Amino acid sequence: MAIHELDDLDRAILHALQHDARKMSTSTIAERMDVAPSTVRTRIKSLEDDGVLTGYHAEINYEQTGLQLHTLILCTAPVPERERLAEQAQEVSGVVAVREVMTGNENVHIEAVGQDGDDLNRIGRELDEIGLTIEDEDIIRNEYETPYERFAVQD
Amino acid sequence: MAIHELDDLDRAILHALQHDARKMSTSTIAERMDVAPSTVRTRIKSLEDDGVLTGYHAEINYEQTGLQLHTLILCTAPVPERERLAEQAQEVSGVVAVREVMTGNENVHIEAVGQDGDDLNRIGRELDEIGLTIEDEDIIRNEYETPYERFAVQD
DNA sequence: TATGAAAGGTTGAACCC
DNA sequence: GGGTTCAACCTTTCATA
Repeated sequence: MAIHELDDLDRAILHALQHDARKMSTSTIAERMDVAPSTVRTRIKSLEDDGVLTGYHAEINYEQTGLQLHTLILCTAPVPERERLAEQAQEVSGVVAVREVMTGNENVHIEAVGQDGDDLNRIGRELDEIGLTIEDEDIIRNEYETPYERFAVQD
Repeated sequence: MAIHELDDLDRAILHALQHDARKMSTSTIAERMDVAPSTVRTRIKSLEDDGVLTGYHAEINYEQTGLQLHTLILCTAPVPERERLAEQAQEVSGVVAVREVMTGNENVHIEAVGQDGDDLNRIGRELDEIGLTIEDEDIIRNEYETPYERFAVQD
C-alpha cells in the first residue's frame, strides 16, 4: 500500500487518538486545530482506510484483576515462516500481543496472560506446536504506552 | 491497590474495549449483556478508578506514514533503579512504549520511532544518559494486538 | 449497585462550496 | 479537498429503588 503523507492536521489527530482514543471527540480535535468537525472525521476515515490507524485498544493492568502471569515469551521462527507463525500465534488463547522483529534470533516476541503455571505450560506447548521455538520466558512487571511526541502540534 | 475481582459483565466490557475502544458504545455492550447502558458506564468508571482500565490508545502503523525506523531497544537497568529509569525513558522524544521485565539482563524493553539514523542515535544517547545500558536494537517489522480471549463471554 | 429520564454533546450522511 | 445542516445516537447527570 502507498505511503500516506501526513500534514499537521493528520499528526494532531494521531497524537490525540494515541493519548485517548475513547474520550477524544472529533469536535475537540477540530476546535483545537480550527477546522470543522467533519474535516477531522474525513481525515480519520482516510487514515483508517490507508492502514495508518489500525485499531483502538483498551490498555489493561492484568495484575489488578488478579492475573499475575503477564509474560513475555521470546521465540524464534525460521525467517521465511515468521510472518505466518506470528499471525497464527495470535490465535492461541491467552496471547494478547505479537511483535515480529528483524533479528537473527528471538525474532517473534509474544505477550501472553496466564491464569496459573498450567495455563502458561499450555500456551508454551501450543506455540511450540505451531512451529515456534521458545527461547526465554519472563514476567512483565509494568508496561507503559505513550504518544509519539513528534506528532504533537504546538499551540 | 486492592485486586478488582471481575464478574462476567466486567470481563465482557474489557473484551469489548480491547477489541475496539473507540467505536464500541456502552449501549451496544449493554444490549449484548442485557443490562442498562448506565450500568455499563458505572462499571467502566469503576474499572478505571481501580486501575484495571489504564488507557485507550490508537494503534498506528508507522511504516505507512513513511517512518521506517520503528525499533525495539533492549536495555539493562540496575534492578533497584529499573522502575525509575523505565519511567524516565518514556520522556525521551521518539519513545512510544516501555516494558519492564523481571529478568537478569535486558530488563527494560523500549519501543521507539526514529525519522532517520541520526534520530535513532540521539534516542540511544539520551537513554544512555539517563542510565540505561543498551544491549541490542532491532527493527520491528510488524505488531499485532488482540483481546485477552478469556474475557470473552459466550452468547 | 442498578435503573430511567431529561438535557446536552457527538456522529454520520447528504449536500454545497 | 473543506464546510454546513440535521436526524439519530450517545453520554452525562441525577433522582429513585
